[in-house]
Amino acid sequence: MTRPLILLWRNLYLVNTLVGDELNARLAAEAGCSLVEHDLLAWLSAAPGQRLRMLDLARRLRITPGGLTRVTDRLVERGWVEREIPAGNRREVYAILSDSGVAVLKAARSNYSRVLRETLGRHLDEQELEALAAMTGKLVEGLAATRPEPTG
Amino acid sequence: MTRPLILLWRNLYLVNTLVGDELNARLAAEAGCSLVEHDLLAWLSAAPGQRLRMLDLARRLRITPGGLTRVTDRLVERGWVEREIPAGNRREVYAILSDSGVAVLKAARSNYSRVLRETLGRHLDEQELEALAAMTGKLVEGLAATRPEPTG
DNA sequence: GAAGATTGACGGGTCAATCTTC
DNA sequence: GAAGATTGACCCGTCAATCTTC
Repeated sequence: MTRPLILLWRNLYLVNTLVGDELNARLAAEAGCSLVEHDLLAWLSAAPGQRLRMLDLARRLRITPGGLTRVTDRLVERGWVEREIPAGNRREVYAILSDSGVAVLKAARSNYSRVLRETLGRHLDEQELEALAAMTGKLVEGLAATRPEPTG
Repeated sequence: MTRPLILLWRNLYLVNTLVGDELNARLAAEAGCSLVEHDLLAWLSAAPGQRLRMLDLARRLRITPGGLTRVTDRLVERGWVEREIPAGNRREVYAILSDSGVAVLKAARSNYSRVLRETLGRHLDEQELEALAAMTGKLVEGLAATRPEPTG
């Protein structure tokens, strides 16, 4: 019987869309960016030299290279990210976090955290959160191993 | 500190996309439909008379009325769903599962269940699944209460 | 010729405006 | 005039083809 699995999947799906929608809404309203855009800035911020090669960035964001080109176009246009082609290998393109990108990320981050506290944080106690993190972590490991996707 | 919340959110997000992508891929390959399309057929199948008013269906699928019109257009074109305007109230439109829709759903369902067993089912034991379902269920309840969305 | 990024065509949805029926 | 569905304009991403550089 796969009934319990279906119910579990539905719960996971609902949590994801409810929280994701809220993140998108709050980020759009308070920081002027979408969720992927926040994630992109965050990945750059965490990377050495605040820069990442396009293909690596695409894998981290779990979108296609073509998709990343578009997202990056938007962020470049707003001045939050810059492109750079290294002299050594002119096939590659690096995305680099700009100063105003740092500022936007800072504002976005506080809203991002706040939404997580108001959603995931509000309805579960310390222990439950830990257990939930542990099990979903185990699940992610298993799934990543089965369906080998690059370093996330 | 919101660090644990961020990690939890990332896990939830990853599980959702890994499983969702797999569902979409398998359904497209084996049943010729997408995940929302499967869900639409499934909701109709579960409804009394295998029919639902457009607006109610949109809420269950968590998409906008405009979006549903498009999805429905595709399914009507394939002959899996029919539209009907009730004589009593000609403002409303009902989506109705057709015979070939039933057949497609049957094929889609087996693949759907199989993917869930191969992903969620494969990496957690009975107890873990139960605990995970319980906590995500609690979370969904809490979130639904906070952000009042219609009957799902 | 293969690696890497971008582009064009498109799929799939949102949003605001519109049309019909109550 | 409000309820309900649809349409037009558009946003965001995918996919396959293309262009450049190694």
